[in-house]
Amino acid sequence: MAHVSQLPCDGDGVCMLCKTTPSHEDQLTCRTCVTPWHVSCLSSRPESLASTLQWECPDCSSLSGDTPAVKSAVSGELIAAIRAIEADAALTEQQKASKRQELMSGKALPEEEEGAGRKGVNDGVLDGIFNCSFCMQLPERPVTTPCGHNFCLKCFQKWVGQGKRTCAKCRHAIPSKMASQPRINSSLVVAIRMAKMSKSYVTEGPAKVYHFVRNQDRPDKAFTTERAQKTGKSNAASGKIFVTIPADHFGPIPAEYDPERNQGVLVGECWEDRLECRQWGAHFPHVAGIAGQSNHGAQSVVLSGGYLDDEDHGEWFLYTGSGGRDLSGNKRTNKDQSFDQTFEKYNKALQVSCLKGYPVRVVRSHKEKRSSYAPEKGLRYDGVYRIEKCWTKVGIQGFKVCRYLFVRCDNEPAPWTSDEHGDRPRPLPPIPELKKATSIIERKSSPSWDFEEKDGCWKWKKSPPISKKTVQTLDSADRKRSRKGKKKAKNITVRERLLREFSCLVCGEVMTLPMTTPCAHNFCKSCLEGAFAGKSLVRERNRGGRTLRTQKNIMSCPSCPTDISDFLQDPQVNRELMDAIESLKSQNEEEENEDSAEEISEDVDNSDNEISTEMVEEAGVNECAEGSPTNCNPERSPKRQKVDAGEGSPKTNDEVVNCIPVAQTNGKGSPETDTEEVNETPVAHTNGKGSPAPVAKCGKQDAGPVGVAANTRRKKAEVVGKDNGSPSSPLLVQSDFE
DNA sequence: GGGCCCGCAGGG
DNA sequence: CCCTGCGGGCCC
Repeated sequence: MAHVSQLPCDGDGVCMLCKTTPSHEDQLTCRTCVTPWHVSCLSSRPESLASTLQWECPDCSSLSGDTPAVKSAVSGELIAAIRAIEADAALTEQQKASKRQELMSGKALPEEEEGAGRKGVNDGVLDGIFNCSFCMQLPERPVTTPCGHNFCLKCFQKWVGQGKRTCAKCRHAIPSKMASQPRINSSLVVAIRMAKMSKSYVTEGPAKVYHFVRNQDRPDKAFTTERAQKTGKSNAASGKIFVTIPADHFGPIPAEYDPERNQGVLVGECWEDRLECRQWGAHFPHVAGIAGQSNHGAQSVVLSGGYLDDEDHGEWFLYTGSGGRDLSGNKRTNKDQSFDQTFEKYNKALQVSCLKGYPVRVVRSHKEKRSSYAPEKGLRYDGVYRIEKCWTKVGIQGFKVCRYLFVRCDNEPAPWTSDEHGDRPRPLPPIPELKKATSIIERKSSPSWDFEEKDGCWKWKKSPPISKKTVQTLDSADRKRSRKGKKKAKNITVRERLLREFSCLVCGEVMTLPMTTPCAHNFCKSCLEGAFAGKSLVRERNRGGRTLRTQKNIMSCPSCPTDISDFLQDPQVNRELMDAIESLKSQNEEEENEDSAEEISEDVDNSDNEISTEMVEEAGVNECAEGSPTNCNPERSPKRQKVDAGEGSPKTNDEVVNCIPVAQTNGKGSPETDTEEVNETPVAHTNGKGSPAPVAKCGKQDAGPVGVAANTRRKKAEVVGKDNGSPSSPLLVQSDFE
């Protein structure tokens, strides 16, 4: 869906999104299809001159598989066809809209002549061509056979449940894999939903322009450090976090936390792997399935099929806690459970979210093979769920497991439904295993995240928990690097948070005596009063010696048309908001004190481009050229059962890491400036095995001047590319034959 | 497809 | 500082 807001310029050079004609400088031409695009309307831009010349547009890059982090479920062909319509100067806007709709309904193929299928646009959505062959309705949770026929998931399951193994429509064989593990066809879901929408999706306004601020040192993509013994992403460090939420942010990630694209993380967004998923903030840990803190709550989970007891029903699922497994022997996971799980650590965190009624972000992975709702590949954000109950039971493997009932409560429709609206509160499903459950816990108080009947949407009824973390602009190694940096990051964080979340919609300042209107807009008490100063709700007039009391006009909220006259009769300060603000403010003050204390004890010499030796020694981190990523984390070797690589150079804490992304052999993705600074020969990525890359030196240092602690060894980091370490031919595409 | 094993990242 | 962890790449 990310591509919905991505359109190029038409034949006249007019941007199809913002309808302006960009200047030559503000245009980019795709190296593959040679189509011009309006740079300001792109959600993701190339970063350097070199990458500009090699730039591939969103359509082409999604087709070739070399893509930005977010992928669209909409096929490239469809987009191309829409573009062709948009570019057709012979058509009026109305005709274009009509054509787009035909296209979406599958009636007019791109190469068909104008006029084909023009009738019947409004005869019904999609005119039956996608209908389930059983119930003859638009498929509910559609699954598609290899022969191209669509069915409702339920209808399909019923059919194969009767032992049928051929397509009900054409009698072609149904592969056994599909019979046992049908997967929802998410492209079809999107197509149906878009076609059902009355408004054409192309008219959805331009993507907002974002700023070019790069507040992070990390490269855009995951990168391997020299320490990493394995190629590709298996031992990679994460690329930069694109969203500005703190790691303990609860609930959906709205546009204001997405300076990159200004759209937030949308339901249905997909990522290649856990590292990419992390970069968009949907789920931060890159191995663990649960993100959370035992005394704070859990923010997100991943369904990856790691636990046998998991049970997925789409809108609700049963999740299994973590632990109970023997991870000795340097393992990160283990399929076998060997002791009981308890409500500690992450399991406790989930319990907190259950009791508080926090929204928990849910990501599904293709690795969950037993779920029809899992994506075909990679990971997909499916929106927020609430944990309605938790308990323990004896799991399939004979040991106790913690269990959680997740029920969806998102304002956006799930990726498998063609509904145009999000969830409505639904009754809890029957859970047979509850009969044998122990330690059943359910929420007693009202949930923090709940459905507001009046507005027909889910929202925070109680203020969300206050973040205990800073925004992910700097990771732990970065913070070590510079106390100055730390100070900046913290200050920005708390103050920004205050302003972002608790500012008055009238004065724009952090609210004093916050009030929340029934339409959920927040104002200072004084601002709200000020907005209605002189307009009393009940007006008294003196006329002819008699007092006339007349009802004033509707008093609408300063931010929306909602009538808040009733609320104004007895406006109350929002206590919870006030507490939240106070708490954040005190946090802010603490930090400011801390920082000023540090400042006093610090020497004043730290200019941004000079690295004090002291700092380098203390932190054990080297800083290199400006702009180069510097936060590879040296850290210690893990104790687990480290088999050291030996050699004369044991990897120790003293080692200094210098993360320069090295250009890929395929020439994609690396900023030109970085590659230029590396004097060493680029490391071949294709030889994944055997020969470790030579220790590269910091380019700047080789060149001379920048001060770096003398006796430190350096490491290099490489941006992880797709074909890393794969000696096999890239020409084979398997999926087409499966 | 299963087993092995690594650095990274976060919790406490 | 140590422990944990529903990854990921490669070997077999």
